[in-house]
Amino acid sequence: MVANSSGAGVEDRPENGGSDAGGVALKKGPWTAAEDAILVEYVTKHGEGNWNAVQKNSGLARCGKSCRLRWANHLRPNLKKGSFSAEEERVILELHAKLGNKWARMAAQLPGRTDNEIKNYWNTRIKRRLRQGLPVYPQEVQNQSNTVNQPNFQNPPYPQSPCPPSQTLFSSSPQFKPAFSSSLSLFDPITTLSAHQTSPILTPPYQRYKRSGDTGPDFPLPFSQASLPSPLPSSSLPNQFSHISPLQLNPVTFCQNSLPILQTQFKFDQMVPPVLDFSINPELPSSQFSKKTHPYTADNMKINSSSSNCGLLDELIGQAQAMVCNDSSRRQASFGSQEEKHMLNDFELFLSGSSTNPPFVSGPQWADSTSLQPSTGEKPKQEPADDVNSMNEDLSDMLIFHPAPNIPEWYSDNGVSIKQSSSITEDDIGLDIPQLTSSSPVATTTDHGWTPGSSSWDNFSGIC
DNA sequence: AAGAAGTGCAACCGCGTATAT
DNA sequence: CATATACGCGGTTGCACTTCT
Repeated sequence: MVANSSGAGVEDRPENGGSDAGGVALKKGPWTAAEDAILVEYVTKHGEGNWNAVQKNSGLARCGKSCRLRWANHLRPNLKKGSFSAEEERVILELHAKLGNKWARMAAQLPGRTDNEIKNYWNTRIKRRLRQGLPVYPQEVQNQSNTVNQPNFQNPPYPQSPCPPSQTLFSSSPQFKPAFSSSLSLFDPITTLSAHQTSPILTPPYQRYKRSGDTGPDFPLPFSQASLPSPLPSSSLPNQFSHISPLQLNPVTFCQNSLPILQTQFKFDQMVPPVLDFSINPELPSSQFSKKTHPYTADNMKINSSSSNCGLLDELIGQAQAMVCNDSSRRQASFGSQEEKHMLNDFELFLSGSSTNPPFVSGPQWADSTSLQPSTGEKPKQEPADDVNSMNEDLSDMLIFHPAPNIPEWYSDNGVSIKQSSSITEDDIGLDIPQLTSSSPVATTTDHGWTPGSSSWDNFSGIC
């Protein structure tokens, strides 16, 4: 709250400052009004940047990082406060569908809003909607995604008669083949990758990275924390998510078990919930996986998920190992066919290190997927991601709301903000954002090989 | 009315990247 | 080229406030 800056509760608390810079104990915690005033004055005089100098020159007992954050999120002019408008929410939804958890980029499209604000918004309101069983993405976003994914959905990856849940983990049913990539494409920037390069599943987890910076989409990984089902108690989850087990982070499993989701949830009108397991990621970015325990539905195993990605990965691998090693009887029941057993064996080899090839790579199920690299799969790399990402960057730069790069739009010599054409009044929001979004008709086709997330930029006026 | 649980938000932290030295 | 520094981003945490029981 801004109450923090009111100085209401928290006065300078030396003990609250943890670090020490140059002998000066740097304060942490809520900002006081006095601190705000100092920072505002300093920035007004000296401009932004060189944040570490703030502490040195102004006597403010805050690290530069903290100063930058405070300025950007609370003190800079033209910040919009208060709840998001309906249009802003819609923009956020669209942007999130396209960008994923790229809060800064999203903020660039929402004048006066900060990445932190958007992030908090998403992590709270959207999560709440999910918990309440309310759909998240507007129909148009869904339509857009569906349309862009049409090639895959025309030939539905989701079989009319899904494989029984018992086949969850290693089914080699050819039906899942396109499902993975296409389903990913729906709402997650990972689609940008999946349509061009090796599917994440084709690369061992250790070859993937938690974060790739701006060189590529910050996509959730199949084994990453972000890809896991919501930590929310199943009782409070929408029905469509309550049954998703952590095992379903395996796309093979996921696509099969996601079938019911599709079949049932797409009946909703107006708003459409995230369709698939992987689409959960965007909805519950940071807190979609927490310290709570997630009951397995497929097995009686439980995962005490840690907050660490690595720990989670280890756990998952461990659980998988435990499962494949210790539950042969269940395996027999679950993986009845020779093909499935073969895949299971591959997976065991992979886990044991006897095989460098991750499972799921070989086999006909991937053969005709254009989204995949050859099954050698040893290319976790990001060239396509870079391409697409850079394209997004370029296009983003062309957006009408993109702030001027050199001089902060809110800053002028006298401290009075300099309004750009795009900024930033309540009225502007009511006008420009709708223009932005309403003029973004649903893309019908993409013939440039783009993936849904990236191609949808074309929908924005001012880009093309 | 009181405690518990949930929610929302500001701030912090760690990491990656860019730039300077 | 290597190292240091600054900056930016996304995830996470802490806490005040609100709602529920």
